[in-house]
Amino acid sequence: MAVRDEPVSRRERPAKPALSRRSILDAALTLIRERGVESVSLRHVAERVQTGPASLYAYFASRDVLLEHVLDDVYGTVELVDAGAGDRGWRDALAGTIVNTIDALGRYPGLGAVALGMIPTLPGALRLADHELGLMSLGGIPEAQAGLAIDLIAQFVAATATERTVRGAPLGAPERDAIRDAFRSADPERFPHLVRSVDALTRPTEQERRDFAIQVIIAGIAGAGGSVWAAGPASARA
Amino acid sequence: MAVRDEPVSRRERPAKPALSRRSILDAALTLIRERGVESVSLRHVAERVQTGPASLYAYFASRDVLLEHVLDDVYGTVELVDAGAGDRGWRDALAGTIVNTIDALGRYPGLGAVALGMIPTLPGALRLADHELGLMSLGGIPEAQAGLAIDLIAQFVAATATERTVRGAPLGAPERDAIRDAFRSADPERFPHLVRSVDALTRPTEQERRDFAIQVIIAGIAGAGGSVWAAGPASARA
DNA sequence: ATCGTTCGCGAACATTGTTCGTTACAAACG
DNA sequence: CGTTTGTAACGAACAATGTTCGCGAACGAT
Repeated sequence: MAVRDEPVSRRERPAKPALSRRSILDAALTLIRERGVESVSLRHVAERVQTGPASLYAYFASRDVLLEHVLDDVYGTVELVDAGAGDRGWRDALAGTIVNTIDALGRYPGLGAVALGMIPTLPGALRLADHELGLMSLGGIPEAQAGLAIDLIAQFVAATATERTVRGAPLGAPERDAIRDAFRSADPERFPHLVRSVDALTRPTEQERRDFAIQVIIAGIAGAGGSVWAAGPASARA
Repeated sequence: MAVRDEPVSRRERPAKPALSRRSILDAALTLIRERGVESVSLRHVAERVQTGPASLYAYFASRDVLLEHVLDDVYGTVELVDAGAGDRGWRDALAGTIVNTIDALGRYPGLGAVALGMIPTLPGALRLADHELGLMSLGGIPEAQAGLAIDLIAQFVAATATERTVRGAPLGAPERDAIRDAFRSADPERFPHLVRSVDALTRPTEQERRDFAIQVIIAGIAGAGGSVWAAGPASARA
């Protein structure tokens, strides 16, 4: 049941390269890059490292644990953007780091979904959080606020990466037209604002949406100060 | 291959109540409420409506399609909050609507994940979007900005609901302590800011995080005007 | 009463994650 | 050098999944 950290084979020169956490991670990574997370079955991974599915359990306790480590590996490769000079330096650096994280996840279709279902405690995620905390500290964001912002940013990144890669391609023109038609043909009596705003809803590109969201989040963090509601928002339900 | 909209049974009075989209949806809904989306297999749903898995394909083309309709059904039950009087009325109404949506999804563990992998075109989602557009119009938000905001809000809601319900319970005290320990025991050389902010990162409750995020988003939408970046954010990678 | 249509579904298929018990090998020991 | 021992590796099996196929049976029309 114990999971090992180092090469396991006791042969000094096994016929094939010895199994290792690293080689399994690499196999999973290329598999995801080629065919997405959904196709990462233990059998496929095992095949790539020339063994059977049962052998993987010596290195990762389950498929989920394997995916967690794959994700953290990707987090670890994200290029951190440092703050330049000037007053707004930290903002651009934060935005750049966020974009880089989204891009990194985007190269591994479906990994974003893994991130959403996981509490980040592995080094790659810590590295990202630490960098972002440093940038916000530079910008004079109060510590309590920065702590909350970290969560929001991580959630946004994971959600964006997930949305973007639900199904391989980044949403082609035909689908976009189909959606536009669905909106346009909606009942104008029931959904007046929506029908009126069909263009505003369907024209923006993926990038525009992303940049708008990043701008909103950073502006919200920097701007509105620590004034969290005294009472929670109006909620009709118990 | 055609999927029907109305009851399919040709008997006028079949021995059991006739299969229908509605009854299948209800079965799936209670199943999700009790045991989460992951346990919604076609076999379990079929069992609840006293039939076999193959029969469901007459009403929904696949499991994913079924889940899409289940999700939209839940969207349709969300209590919309109208804007009260005053200048900030629309903000509170928008916040309240968002909270209600999160709560509604929260009652169906795992449904948020479905929302993230889907482009909303069914009536329940349209109803929500239309209401939110109306509120923002009331607040004088430019149409283009409101269109982008709709996306961000939908994404945030789905991601929050997903995070909150990865694993049944809403994150108990022992897990929280484990996370705090993981942060505290991180290398202070590599992650100085993180170690310093351990409290800010681990103390806030789920509700505080949610309210902070909503405040940031609404403030960002209302505040920063239409000044989207001229050029995209600094990105180091191609 | 018979026919043809088609709804409903039992059975099967290919995959999945995971577990169990055996095999085979390298080091430790006599 | 022969025996023992711990354990990495793995083949086989299990239960569960989404989906498809094709048959039987019940219906409306004739």
